[in-house]
This record gives sequence, structure tokens and C-alpha cells, in this order.
Amino acid sequence: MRAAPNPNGPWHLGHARMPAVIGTYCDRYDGEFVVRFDDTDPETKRPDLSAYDAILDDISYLGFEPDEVLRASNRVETYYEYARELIEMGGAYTCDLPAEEFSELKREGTPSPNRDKDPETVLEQFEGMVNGEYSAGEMVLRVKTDIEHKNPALRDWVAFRMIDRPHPREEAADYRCWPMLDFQSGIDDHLTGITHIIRGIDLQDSAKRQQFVYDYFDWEYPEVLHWGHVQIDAYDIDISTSTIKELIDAGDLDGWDDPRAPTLQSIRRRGIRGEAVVESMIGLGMSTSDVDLAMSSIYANNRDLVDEGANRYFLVRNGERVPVGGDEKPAAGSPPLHPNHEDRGRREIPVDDAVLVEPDDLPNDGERIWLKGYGCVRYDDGAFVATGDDIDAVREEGVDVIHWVPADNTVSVTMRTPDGDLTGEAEPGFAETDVDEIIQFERIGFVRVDDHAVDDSVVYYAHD
RNA sequence: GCUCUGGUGGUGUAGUCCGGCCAAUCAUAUCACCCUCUCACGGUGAUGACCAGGGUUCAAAUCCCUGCCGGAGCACCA
Repeated sequence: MRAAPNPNGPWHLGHARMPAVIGTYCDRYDGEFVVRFDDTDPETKRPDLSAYDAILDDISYLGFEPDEVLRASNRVETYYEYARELIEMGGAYTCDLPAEEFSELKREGTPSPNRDKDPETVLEQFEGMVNGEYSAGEMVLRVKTDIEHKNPALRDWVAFRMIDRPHPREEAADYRCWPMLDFQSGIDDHLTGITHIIRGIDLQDSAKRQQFVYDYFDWEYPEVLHWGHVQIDAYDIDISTSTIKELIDAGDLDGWDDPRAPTLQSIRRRGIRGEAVVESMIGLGMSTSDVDLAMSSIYANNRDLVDEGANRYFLVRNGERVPVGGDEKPAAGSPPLHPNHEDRGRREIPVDDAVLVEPDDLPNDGERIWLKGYGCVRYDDGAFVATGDDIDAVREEGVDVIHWVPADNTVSVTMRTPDGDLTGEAEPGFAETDVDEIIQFERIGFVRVDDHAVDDSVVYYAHD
């Protein structure tokens, strides 16, 4: 099986579907996973040189290792050879009709006057194309199909056209005569032994077009399945590489891994495992209609994967400083690193004379609240007074449990989320977490530690 | 205009080919409750769907017809 990306940028979430599905199939049935960059248009779908590696990187993030990586722009001579063969069989003809003119004839089912040229002339003109003797728009090579085919999309389609602008890859910069997707892809699928093709509904007619070429060569066409587009909820941004690129260029996004971007690099940085994405993509099935992927599905999968491993810490946003007093006041709090794993030990959070809590968590005056891992306090006149109550206050008397941090010696944290950046103060022990570690800020959510700078750590928010 | 293709709860999906075991599966979501010193994890329960109308049949989500709604192609893009 193969994934045939157009290397125009790093992948967005929707792109994950192809490697997820074919990778899973290949793993399951011991198949071959071929990545073929279909980079045969240096003009309108101009390849982005950095995208080749970025895409391979995205695939590896998803957990797949391609068996073979090809670039169509390395294989142009091969396409020429098959074109020559096709011409000799009388299966293709050079055509100098302007696009609009041919389009009109096609609509009526009228053949191009070039259609019956003898193969020698065609071959000669095709070599002219190969040698760059024509400019863009002057000459194309058409596959001779059926000019009266009831589906106009299949009538004598273009196999090669001229492009004046050099390919960005140096190795391919000299070519001017480029194959169209249907020709290139059709030849490659056969040559690389692809047995099963999955592609989008936008390419519904491709197989039917390519079938004409396969018939000329007497090849057997692979099994084909089409699926609809994937839309993803939870993003304001259009899921399209070009839109994301524009937003980055305009400075609205910091880059492909901005937490607001619907890209694989983004969710990777947020600590979401490729496996979680793959599972969700597999769950979408193979429907030909468009589907909406709920991010919550990816989040649920990821939560399953990371919860056991994620140690717990406190982070207080918009911290309200509240003095703590009372004779029963403990010197420190010691909540467990993980509620289901006492063996991992407990955090020690020393409390001097005040704590920070989130404004929404402040109880009404005179009411009690339980500072998790620390103890019960009563809120009196803007200060907490330790009550010395035991845990039954929570279990039986309905006292709420909240998270908190000491007022001093905290770690400043910037939390980058899909909805923008937040700041807060984390408990001292947070400083000991490793970069790349996935932790949970209790009552807030799972985050990936991105950076521990001297006075401001950065985390990327994954999900709650 | 021509040609493809599809419509099962909020979302995704199973079932549709070979009609009955489907008063419709599973997941996610939402809401309760249990557990719990997190609104995490785990457990229990609830909510919620066969596009519409005809037809065939003892029996239709499944077969047929019509309609409605949607997606895609008809590029010298991929």
C-alpha cells in the first residue's frame, strides 16, 4: 500500500488518516508501506523542500516506519519511457490545442484534430516536449481514451504538460515536461507493486482514467477504495495546509507546532501520542461520505495512554494570595505523586505563612475548604485558619477539595493551550519534572513539560 | 448540463451484499450516582439514531421505486 503525499508542508490532523489506516493494514497483514511523494508540479503545487522530511517525521510520530520512500521527481525518466511505449501503441497523442478549446470539443464529444496523428509524429513531438522545445501551454500529451465516454471527466485526459518554472529540487530542476498525477501515479502504482489503493473521493475518477493506461499495457489495476474528507471539530482554523501556512506567515500562529494549529506537530508538542491519533483515525472507518472527527475522541484515547504514567502536580492560575494561620497549621502538604500509585511517593510542599488558590475556589467567608494533601482550613476575614479537622470533613461533611500552591518558592509556568496562553504558579516540585514528561496538573488537565527556563517554565496543554 | 458517490443517536461506527436472532452494536459525548483528599482513573445507570414517502413480503435499517438532502469530478492541481 502507499501514501502519496504532495510535499507542500507539514501534515495537519487530517493527513494522519492515510498512514494510520494503511500502516495498520500493513502491520496486520505484513504488507509493504510505501511513501511516494507526488511532486510533479513545480508550479501550482510547488513542493516545499522542507516538507519531505517534515512529513516523514510526522509519519514516524504516528508510529510507522515506511518500507520504501520514493520521490516522483526522481522518476521522470521512467514516466517518459512508458509514455514513449504508450505512444508507439497509439495510445497517446500530442495536442497543441489551448485548454479551453479542447475543453469545448470534449464537451461535445468531438475529437481533437491531433488525435489521429501517426505515432512517429507524436513521438517526435513528445521528444520535443521532453527536450523543452515547447513552453507551458503550447503542447501536451493526451491519453487516447474514448472521446465520447459518457463521463466527460474521462475523455482524452492530459498525461504530460510543459512547465517553465524549474522544480525546486536541484536534481529535478532541468525537467520541463512533467507528468500529471493520473499518469505518474498510475505507472508508479503498478511498478511499485501496489495492490491496494486508498484515496479521497476527489480522486474518484482517477482509477477510471488510469484504467485506460492499464488496458494499453495490459496491467491489472489495484483494488481501490475511496473515502470522504475529514473535518475536525474544536478548531477555529481551516484544516488546510495552505491556510495554516498563511496564518504562520502572517504571524497569527507561531509555527507549525503552535498549540492552536490543527497540525500533527502541534498535538505532538502537546504531548498527545501518535497512537491516540491512529486509534481515532482507524475508528473513522472507510466511509465514502465526509466525516467529522471529534478531538475528544483523540483526547480520550490519549488519556487512556498517559494517565497511569502522569504524575500529579498543582498549578494555580490567577493565584489569590491567602495567609494561612492557626495553631493546627501543618508545616507542609504532602499529596501523592499519583493517586493509584502510592509507591511513587509523595510531594513535599512546604507552607510558610500563605498559599495561592484560584479565585473561583475561594469559599464563602466562614466556610471550610480542604487544601489537598495539606488539610482543612476555614476562610475567615480573608485568611485561612487551619481547623485540624480530619478527612471525615471531606468524606462526610461535604467539604470541597481544591488544589493550591505555597505563596513563595513556586515555579512560574506559561501554559500554552489551543485557546491561547495562560500563566500560573506551580508547586516547587514541578521544577524536578523532565522536559518531555507528561504530567497532570490536578483539576486542570494533562500537559507536556516543554521547557524549564530559569524563571519561567513552559508547558503545552493536552486535554483535561 | 454531464458523470460518480453517499445519507444509522451530538460525533464516529457495527449491522445493509445473503430480509427475521436489530424495540438496532461498540466507542466517544452529555448527565446522574458509586469510588476517591482531583472535575483524573475505575465502576454503575441514564440520554440519544435507521433522511422521507410509497411498494414487495408473514417479516425491511437491510430488497425495489420516487422524492429530499449532501459530497465529489468534468484542470496543461495534487
